[in-house]
Amino acid sequence: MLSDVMEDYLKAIYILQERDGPPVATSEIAAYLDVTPPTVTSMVEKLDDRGLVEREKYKGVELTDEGVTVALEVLRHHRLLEAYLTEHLDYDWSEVHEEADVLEHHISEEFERRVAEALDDPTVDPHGDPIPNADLSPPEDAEHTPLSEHESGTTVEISRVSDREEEELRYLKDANITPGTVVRIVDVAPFGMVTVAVSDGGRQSLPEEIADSIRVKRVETDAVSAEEVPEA
Amino acid sequence: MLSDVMEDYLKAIYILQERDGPPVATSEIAAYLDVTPPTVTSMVEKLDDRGLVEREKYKGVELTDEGVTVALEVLRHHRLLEAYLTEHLDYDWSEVHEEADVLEHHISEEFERRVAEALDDPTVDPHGDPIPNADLSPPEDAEHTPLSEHESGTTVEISRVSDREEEELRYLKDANITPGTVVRIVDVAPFGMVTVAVSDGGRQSLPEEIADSIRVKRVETDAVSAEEVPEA
DNA sequence: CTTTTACTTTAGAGCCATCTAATCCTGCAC
DNA sequence: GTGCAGGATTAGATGGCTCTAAAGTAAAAG
Repeated sequence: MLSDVMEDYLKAIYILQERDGPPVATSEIAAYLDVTPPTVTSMVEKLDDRGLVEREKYKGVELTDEGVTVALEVLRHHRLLEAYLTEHLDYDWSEVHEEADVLEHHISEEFERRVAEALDDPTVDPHGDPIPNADLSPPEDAEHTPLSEHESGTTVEISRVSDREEEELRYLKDANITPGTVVRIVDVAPFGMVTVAVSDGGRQSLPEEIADSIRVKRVETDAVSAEEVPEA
Repeated sequence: MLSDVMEDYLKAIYILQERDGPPVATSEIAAYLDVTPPTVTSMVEKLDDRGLVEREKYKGVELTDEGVTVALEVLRHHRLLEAYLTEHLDYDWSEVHEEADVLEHHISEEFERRVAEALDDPTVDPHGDPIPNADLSPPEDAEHTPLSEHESGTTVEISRVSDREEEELRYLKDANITPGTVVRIVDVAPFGMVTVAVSDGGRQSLPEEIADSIRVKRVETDAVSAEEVPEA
């Protein structure tokens, strides 16, 4: 009943409203989906008519419960696919996003079920993003905070790395910045750039936009991590 | 570049032209794809403009080499998917068609490659249909002839069972009429209905349309098959 | 050879998602 | 409180795929 495109809008609005809170502005959606603002206006009108978003003219939109449900369904498809491609078809972490972005709209419920079964009902995808469960109740995001919000000297474990740009992901993977890795924040520059020391001794500087999209969990500094993450 | 819909037309034309030979009539395509004839006319005009079919007004169309290549690509996707779903995701023979019909348009070349690898480059799908190989050279169809063209008394092995209707396939599967099964033709009615005896002793009557879509290979009648396929 | 019938095509319209250009809010700066 | 800049919306057009209704063609039947 809903077109692929509508599903894309709902997913985008969900992600944006999770990141910055509602209401989500027309221009934000336009930038995220790479379309022009008038296109977004006419689309959100339609979504409003269908009861999937609550729209206030000139202000922005917010998903209704029904809209959230659709977004979570799409997100579940997306993240299950990413996990499946990685685990069973030998895809790399950094390659799965585009494939999943297309397929998420075209798999049946049956397919979803069987993929989830083959993976033994996973709870996170390869980027560390939580997979909504089958009943589509909103997942809570635990204590994962953006890397950019932490101070110099803190030791953190990477929990999620946003999955939008294949190039970026490949770079991060080479730098060993992947979910599960423990890093120490060496420096936070005035313009937001974060420099971290990885356990293999390497250092990486990440511009603010990237550091913003990496979510981490603070780690108690103890002997082990102190050894794993040397000062130099 | 080509839309899903165009791919569907090319696939349909390929299948129809393989079955009945070119040229393929507007109305045949319309029936196969369940659209109206005027829709087909405007679509084949477009395909002609793009050099994918050769069209003669009021006569019908025939695929160009380029059109054949596209059709084979889609068919390869379709049949690889059917095989993969059956082998790795525990789908049943009769369920895979619809899923593959959608996904065939949305998988990347990378995905195709990895699926083929996971299956160890199969040559036939679960219905017995040949899978075009990666270089998209036209597959030759061997000596498989429609069940409906054989005479009463002949013993044949089922090689291909067309995969269009899930209902029908489930029925045939229950009757044990699947690729690889050996059956004896007991009777051919004047209106084309074929009755066969299956190795488990059961009999099945199949209307002409169905018998037409089942391809078989003649089997030399020897002691073993005579025992497997009793007269009664 | 003409008529009829079956099929094909043309004509015209609608819906979807998108665009550009033009107009219209809203809220901050003064 | 007024003006202005940035952002949002309206207006109008396009290309893709589909439909119904009407007109045209070809080939079989007489």
